[in-house]
Parts: sequence; structure tokens; C-alpha cells
Amino acid sequence: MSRGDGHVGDEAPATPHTPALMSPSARSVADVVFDAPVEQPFSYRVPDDMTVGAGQRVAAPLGGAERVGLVVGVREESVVSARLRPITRLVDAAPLLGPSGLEFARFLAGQSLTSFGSTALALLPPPGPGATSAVASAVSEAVTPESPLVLSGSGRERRLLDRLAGPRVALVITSDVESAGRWAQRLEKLARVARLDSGADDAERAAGWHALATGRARLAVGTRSALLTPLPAGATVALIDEHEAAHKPPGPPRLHSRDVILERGAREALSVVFTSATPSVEMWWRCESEAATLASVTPARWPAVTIADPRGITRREALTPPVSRAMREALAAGRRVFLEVSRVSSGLGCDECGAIFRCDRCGVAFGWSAVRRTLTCWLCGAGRPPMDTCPQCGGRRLTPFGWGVERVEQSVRRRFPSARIARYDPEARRGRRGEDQRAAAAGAEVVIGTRGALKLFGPGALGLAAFISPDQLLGLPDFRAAEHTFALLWAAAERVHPEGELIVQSRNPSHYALEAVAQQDLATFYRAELKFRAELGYPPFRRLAVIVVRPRGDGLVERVTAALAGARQLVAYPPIAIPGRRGSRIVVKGGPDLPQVLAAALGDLLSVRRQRPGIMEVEVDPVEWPF
DNA sequence: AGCACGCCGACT
DNA sequence: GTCGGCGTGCTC
Repeated sequence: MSRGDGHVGDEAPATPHTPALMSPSARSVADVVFDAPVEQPFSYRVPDDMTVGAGQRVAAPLGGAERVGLVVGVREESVVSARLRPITRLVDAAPLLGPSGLEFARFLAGQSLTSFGSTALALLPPPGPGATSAVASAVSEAVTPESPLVLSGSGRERRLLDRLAGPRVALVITSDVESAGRWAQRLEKLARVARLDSGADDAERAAGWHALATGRARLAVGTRSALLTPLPAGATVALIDEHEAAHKPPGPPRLHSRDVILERGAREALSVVFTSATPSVEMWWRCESEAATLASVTPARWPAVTIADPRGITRREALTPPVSRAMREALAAGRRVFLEVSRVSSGLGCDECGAIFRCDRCGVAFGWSAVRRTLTCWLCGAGRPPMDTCPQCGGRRLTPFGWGVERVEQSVRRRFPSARIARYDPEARRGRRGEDQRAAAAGAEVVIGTRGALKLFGPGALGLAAFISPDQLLGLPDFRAAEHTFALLWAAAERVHPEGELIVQSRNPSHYALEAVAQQDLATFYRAELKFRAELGYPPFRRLAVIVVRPRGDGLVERVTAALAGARQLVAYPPIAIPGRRGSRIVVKGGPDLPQVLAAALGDLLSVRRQRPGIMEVEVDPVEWPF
């Protein structure tokens, strides 16, 4: 993280090129990058009656079609090849990014091993009409750089609002449009709000971008496409729910909004504020090492938390007696019930003691294939036949995890035939059904759903939240399994009324994620999790990347493996065949400079990735494992 | 990424 | 004999 001067939107010239001053024979040539996996820019002739500057989007012919690209430089050439084709039209009336904005986008591209063009274009608002003013020169004021602030605990959003009430320019980044809408409404009470997310139409977004840049708007709300919005020094950038995986969705720009903001904040002396009930382990670690500040936590009123051990109850029964009892009580009191179901069933565990079988080397749960009868570590590739008895307790009932929504619903209906029960599993199928489900769930007393269903409930809205089988989440073959489970349990607890109850059915009742929620103590979780991460070399102590290679013909996997083996700073795990799809996955571990080292090691292989659906994808700092 | 060119299999 | 698979290379 280097501290530079200047910031994203500054010093973009309003008139980048003045033809009148050039000798009559000189022609302007613009270098343009596109959303394509090619690094080098393409050159175009700038028509005499057109003015373009770096940081401005234009449309130009490429490969037989007109495409939108970003101008990265303009040159004056006395001799221009006749083969150079002209720019077709302007997409933005003026540059959206200044020189430091372009430099920042280039830096980000290097971090994510994604082409400059793909990165920059993915971080800009969709092209729309209405942008008439150039990016303003920002007023530089002396600002003491502040350490990023993490607001946790109850009332964290209230405290963010208080901070945003001041005179400072502020940009609020959310993970999704729905949340952006909520924040826009809240902020409207403070000042006029420019919406930069897709909840606003294109013209409104473009106008908002410039309104913020020119100081005509003080507050703005957006998603990832607002991350490069020009801001004056001293402005605030807030990230809502910092721990959410949705801040790094699949596909370009393959960047976590948190990392973009931290880097931008350091470069431009911005005030960075994150909210999160359960900060990411990376962010917690920053706070511990004083690279960020955790705001003193005001604990919320917490519901009673019960860990119910389902061992010994029939395997046909989804609900333990404590859950049935609590359901009856909640329904009798007229309070709502949420039953969380984790649909994954990819691990093997012991029915007797609750142990989840893990790879000794990597600490992640083995994946279980019933067809092939093998346990496989998705990370290092180690495979083995299932054990006959549990190595921990000698138990003989070894079963795959498996409570799906359907089975739980049947089980619950048998027990509570007269309750209004609805299912909510929006991930299951797309389309209209999602809306129907939502409507049904809104009127139901009992909602049975996957983790996505939690957002149906506001704080304190539930009488009971019960997790049917969170061991399925804890047992995922992912080193972030505990972190994700912890965040989910905590979020559920916040949605339960203080007089209500949170029940977790688990065969691992002493797991630190469960204990931390029961005790309402964040540190209990992060202490144990950081120890695990340090011992086995996971983030934040080491960085990871996942390379997906599709091995068509020519031994590409072998070439990639050989290239990685040559880099001493990297640990590359052996390639693992991807179940279902054709291809292999290679996990790479490295230090803080992982992107640079990886790029150097792969060399040409990175640029030679031509193929139908991605011959080679490189995901740096993955949040969710590709299965 | 798209798209065209180009060389080997099964088919109206 | 063609139609079409996708491997290879290019796009200003």
C-alpha cells in the first residue's frame, strides 16, 4: 500500500486536445483499451472535429464490431498510418477518470491479474447520456490521514449516519441494489443523495457521478461501479457489511470492494469507514495490528442461545426437542420462526461424536463422493477411502451431511400441521418463483429457508431462529467455512427478539464459532480462527489464488504447473480435476506480493489464454471456492 | 472476449 | 462430395 498524492478524479483536463494549436499535418491518435483479455491498447485516429482525452470512453471498431473502450492516452503524430480507423463516437462527453484515476485502475488490474481494460470498464458506471461537465479539479486540503474505522456492534449503522451528517462529501458503497436503495432513503434525510447504482437509470447515474465530482452533491450511494467516483481529499468512503462475500462477485474486475477502498483511502487521504457485525478475519487482523481501528462495541440485547445436540435423535427427525418446544412457545406468543437449512451435502461425518473428517495437512473438510466412495481434499488433492470407524470416538455410524429444505419441511409439517409454513430458498431456482416465495414467506409464521432467507427479517423480528444442521456449513471444504458460519449465526441472533431464542443444532457444540455467538463475544471467534489461519498458512497470513485451467490437448496444465514450480516464493498444490466440468484447478499460496510473483511466473501463459469459456482463469484472494 | 480462417470426421 | 467441429491467430 503506497501513499501517493492526487486522487482518482483529479486534474482531468476539460479540453485535452486543442487541434488549432497543432500543425495542420499533425493528427491525433488515441490509444484505447477494451473489455477483453488483451493487455495492449489499440490505436485509433481521432476525427478532426472530435476532442477526446485520457479517461474518456469512446466507441470504436474492433474485430468487426463497434465496441466501447476507454481512452488511455492521446498522441500527436505527424504521420498516421492509413490503416488506422477513426473513433466512431464519444460515449462520455468528458473524461470520467483523471491521470491518477487511470493509474489506480492500472494498479488494480495488476492486483487481480485481469486486463486493464476489463478492470477499468467494470469499475465505471454504465454509459448513459447526460454527462456534460468534465471531472472537476479537486480542491486539495491538508488532511491528516486517518486509520480505517470498523464500526461493529449494535447501532453501527446509526453511528455511520451520524458521521455522514457532517459537511464532508461521502460515498456509501453497498453490496447490492436493494441495500443501496435502503441507504439512499436513509441518507435523503441528511442531504440530497446521488444514486450511482443500477437502482437509478443510466442518465441519473452519469449525472450523479459528475454531481459528486463537481461538489453539486455531497452524498452518494452506489455499488461496485461507483468505486472510482472522483472524491475530494478528506471525503468519506463507507462500505456497508464489509464481511459480505457479495463485495467480490465472480467475474471481472475480480476485486473485493474492501481492498479497493482501503487502497484508495490510503492514496487519497480519504476517511474510510466500514460497518459489519462480524468483520472479515482479514479486517479483524488489521485492527489487531493497528492498521485499522475497531470502534468500541456496544453489545445488542442478545437472545438466549442454546446449542442442542441432535445425536441420539432419530435421523428421520429434523427437530430436536428444544427446537420443537421453542417453536410451540414462539407460535403461541404470536412470534415468527425461522428454520435455517443448509442444503449442501458434500462431507462425511461421524453420527456418534459429530466429528467432521478433515485433511490432516490442510485442515479443510474432505469432500465425500458416494459414487466413487472416496474422501478427497479439494485443496491438496489428497484422496483416501472412507474410514470404517470414526478415528475420534471409534463410532461406526459414518454418514454424509444431509438435511435439505424439502425433508425439513415434511418433518415440520408432521409436527405442526396447523401452522402457516412457507419455504424460502431463492438460490434453488431463478425467476418468478422467487417472488411467489417471498410473498408466501412474508405471511408465514414459520419460514424454512437457506441462509439467503435471513434478509426477510429485520432486527428483532423473530421469536425463534433455529439452525437445523449448521455442521453442514462448518464441514464445507473451505477454509472460510467457520467464518461464514459464524457470520450467519451472528446475523441470525441480531434478528431475534431479545426475549426470543436462538437454537443451534450441532454435533460440535464446543466449536469456537458457536461458543462466540452464545457468549456474544467476537474476540472468542477471531482468536481461535486466527490461530487456525496462522498455523496452516491461510489469509491474512498468506495469500491464495486459484487457477482454473482447461486442458485442451496441448498439456497446458503441465506447462502451468512447470511455470509455477519455477517460482520459489510460491507454493503450488498439485492440479485437481474439477468434478463435473472438464479442467483442473491449481491452488497457489504466496506472500503479500502474490499477484506480481504469479504474473511473473505465468508470463506468456497469462496472455495466451484464448478459449471459449476461459482457458485459464486466475482468481486472486478468492472468497468463495469454485466447486 | 468475439470472430474469421482452416484443417479433419459423419452426413443431407 | 459438402457441413461443421473447434484449434489458432487477430483485432487498431
